[in-house]
Amino acid sequence: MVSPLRKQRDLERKENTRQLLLDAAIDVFCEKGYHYSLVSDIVAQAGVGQGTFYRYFESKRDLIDSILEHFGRMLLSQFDFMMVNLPSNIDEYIAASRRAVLAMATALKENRKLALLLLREAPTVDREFDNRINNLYDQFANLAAFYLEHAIANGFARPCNTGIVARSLVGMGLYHTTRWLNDESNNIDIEELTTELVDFAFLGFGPDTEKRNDLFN
Amino acid sequence: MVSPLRKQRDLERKENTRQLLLDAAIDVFCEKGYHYSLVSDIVAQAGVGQGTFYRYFESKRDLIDSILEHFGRMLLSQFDFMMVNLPSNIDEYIAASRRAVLAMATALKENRKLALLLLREAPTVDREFDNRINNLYDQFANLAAFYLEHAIANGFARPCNTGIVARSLVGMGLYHTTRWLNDESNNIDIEELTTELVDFAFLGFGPDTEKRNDLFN
Amino acid sequence: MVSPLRKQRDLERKENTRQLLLDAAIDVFCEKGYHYSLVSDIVAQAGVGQGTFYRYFESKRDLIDSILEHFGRMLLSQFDFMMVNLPSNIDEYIAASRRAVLAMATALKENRKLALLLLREAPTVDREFDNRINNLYDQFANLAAFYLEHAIANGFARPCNTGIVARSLVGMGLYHTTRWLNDESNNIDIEELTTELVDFAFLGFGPDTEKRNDLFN
Amino acid sequence: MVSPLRKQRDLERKENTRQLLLDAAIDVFCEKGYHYSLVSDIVAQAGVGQGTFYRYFESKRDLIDSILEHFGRMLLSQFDFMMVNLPSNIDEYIAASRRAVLAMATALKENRKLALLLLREAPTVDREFDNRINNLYDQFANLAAFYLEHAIANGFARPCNTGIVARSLVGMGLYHTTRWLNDESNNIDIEELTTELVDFAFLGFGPDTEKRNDLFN
DNA sequence: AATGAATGAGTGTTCATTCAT
DNA sequence: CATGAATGAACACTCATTCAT
Repeated sequence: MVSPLRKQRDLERKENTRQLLLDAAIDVFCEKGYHYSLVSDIVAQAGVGQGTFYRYFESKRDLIDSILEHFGRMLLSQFDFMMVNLPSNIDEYIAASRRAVLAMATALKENRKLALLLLREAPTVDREFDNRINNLYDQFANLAAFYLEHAIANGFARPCNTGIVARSLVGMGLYHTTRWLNDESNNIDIEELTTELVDFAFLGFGPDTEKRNDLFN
Repeated sequence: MVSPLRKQRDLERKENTRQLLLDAAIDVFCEKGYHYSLVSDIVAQAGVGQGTFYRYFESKRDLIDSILEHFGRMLLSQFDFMMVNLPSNIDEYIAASRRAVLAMATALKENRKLALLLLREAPTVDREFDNRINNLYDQFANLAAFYLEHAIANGFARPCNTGIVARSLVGMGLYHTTRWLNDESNNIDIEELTTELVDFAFLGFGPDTEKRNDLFN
Repeated sequence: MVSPLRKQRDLERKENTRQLLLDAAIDVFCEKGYHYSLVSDIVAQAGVGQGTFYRYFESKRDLIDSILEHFGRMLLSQFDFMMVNLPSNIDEYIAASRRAVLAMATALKENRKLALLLLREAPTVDREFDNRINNLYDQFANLAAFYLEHAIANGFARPCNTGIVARSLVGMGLYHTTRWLNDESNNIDIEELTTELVDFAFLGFGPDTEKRNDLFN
Repeated sequence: MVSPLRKQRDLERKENTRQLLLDAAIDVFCEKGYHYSLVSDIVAQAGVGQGTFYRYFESKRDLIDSILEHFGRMLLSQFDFMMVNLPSNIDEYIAASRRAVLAMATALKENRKLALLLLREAPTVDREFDNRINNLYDQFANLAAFYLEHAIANGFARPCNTGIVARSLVGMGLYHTTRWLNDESNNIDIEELTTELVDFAFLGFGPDTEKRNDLFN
């Protein structure tokens, strides 16, 4: 008979080794790229035996699957708060947008390697994986579109094709994220970036209101 | 020693074989992804022997290099016209923007597989390659930023951090391009997409002028 | 983590596999020649998988390196005894010479394939390898030269260019060794060969003492 | 109809191209070793097309065959003179020996690359080739043995196993030749070497006559 | 006769995965 | 449960040889 205490210990150790492998994999994948990373690299980095790997993951493919699945869910949850209280005027909308961008930025910065991995490698793992990641991006876009529709319905956003605009926001976000996370010199000021992006999203780069009035009248 | 006629024929044959391999490679890379594509797949698709491949390319890596180098230059050249006549008012600016988007769209549609290849695989080929592709995107962004600065200086664009805004445009463009080229069902109307994107870029999604006046006054 | 017993067993198994491969390689190299031997031949002969080979040796080149390095050291050690007691008269010198030749012969006969491999293939493996083998021969020559100088100094050898004479001995040795080891019919009597070689080395083939006296007086 | 003149020209050109290839092959084989030399290396060095090679030689193997066959015959002919006048006393024997060594040295120096090729690569080309080269060496040995037997019969050489002694001479010769031809710095003085070798062959390194008398009496 | 583009069988080497201990 | 030795299917790449021109 195995004591419950022993069982508990085993479970903890097991979970620990699994986490060891996950962390090692993220490091290695990010360093060398998914396709160039060897299982032997990962187990070496984790400090476990080669065979151990296969006690926790079915294959290399299964591993990156686990990694990204979990990460995707975490990222999406960053936006949960946005669904609780919808903004009732443009100022609240702007504030919520800023908050969303900064929350996302924080979550990404804390998982820099993981995020870069997702951004870079996801489309090349395989077709199914590419679909999954695109679904994730679509969920972001749907969230943005929903928000935008709410704003339009309440008169504090311009009527527009919300699907296209929402996906534009996703595209902007993805590209800036990639640049920001890749920026080793830490030259990019996230506050300034956020302000500029929100301004751009709300105002475009066309002439400002006064000028616009002049131009359009 | 050898007749000029023979030389000429050989040269033509060689160019032909090379093109055969390039076309085959684009097909195969796009179909299976760079990392899963075998040299044997490519030569089978091209209908030439395995050894022939190595008469034209040093390695698989050298091949994708040749492909993307050439394609990148071609894409960039789509914007050449924009530097000839800078717009002198906002309407010309909008027209030039539309024209640029549509020109790019045409070039991309004609090279759909190639473009998808670039978008998807470039960051995972290797570090150097990733840098090269980012340089290409930077050139696009620089072009957009230059245009934007010109517009601001002439009063038909809002003063803003042109670097950030230009990169936002690149991000939007990349993401929509990816979606559009991946869209097998041809549901996406490029005219409508262009209109919406240009509108969004110039106006943002904030309330339109009239509303804005109401809101801000 | 792992029991010392397991470690011990693994180590033994590893050493065993390595030896399996070394023996197989010597057989195959000697049979087909280094350049015509395939790694697949070697692993087939050893009865292990193709991949196993590369757990023990970096490449075919690395393998022959290991083989010859080890063998060269062993051969050289056959002469260790000669440095312990230098001969104090010509009879001791002759006796030591005989003993050296016979010791070498025994060592070579026991490693017949290995020796043939070394003699035949060493110069064609590559430049570096050729140098290494020549160094080995030089060490033999140096040993002989040292011995000869000792004998000259003590008056029981004729003053001569010891370098040249020593290298002559090496050349004789190499050639007779090659012939002897290649001689499948076992026609060569090593005792007789030794006697003749030692006689020749000490006396040359010129007329014997009596005759010589007649001739020279 | 083809004019005789044209025929003559073609023949000359053909012979010329063949020689071009032979010279190129010797260079390349000597530089890189037979097994590492590519047909493409040889034709590049010869300045002819890849296909041309196969108009003159059946294969790479056939080429080295042609090269060494011809060279072996040439070398052997260096000793023709020795069979014309057999020496009638020891001085003539010594003189003939010196002359033979120097004649051989000259022939070898003039064909340095070829000789090194033969010495190094011959045993590894294939079994048949190894036999051929050993036959050549045997012919040298037979010549020496014949000479030696003549000398013994006439009392100006010590009775001995002429086969073994003759092969010793061959071994000495091969080894010194290899060293001498490999010696890039030209440090080896062929005159001195010859003198020492002949002395050693006739006298051995044992104590000289006077000493020997003392020792043996 | 000369060429060099084309070939594909053949080789060394890799690495995800298995399994005996 | 943990290990790491063993595996062999796969793959990139080579190069002697062929053959259409």
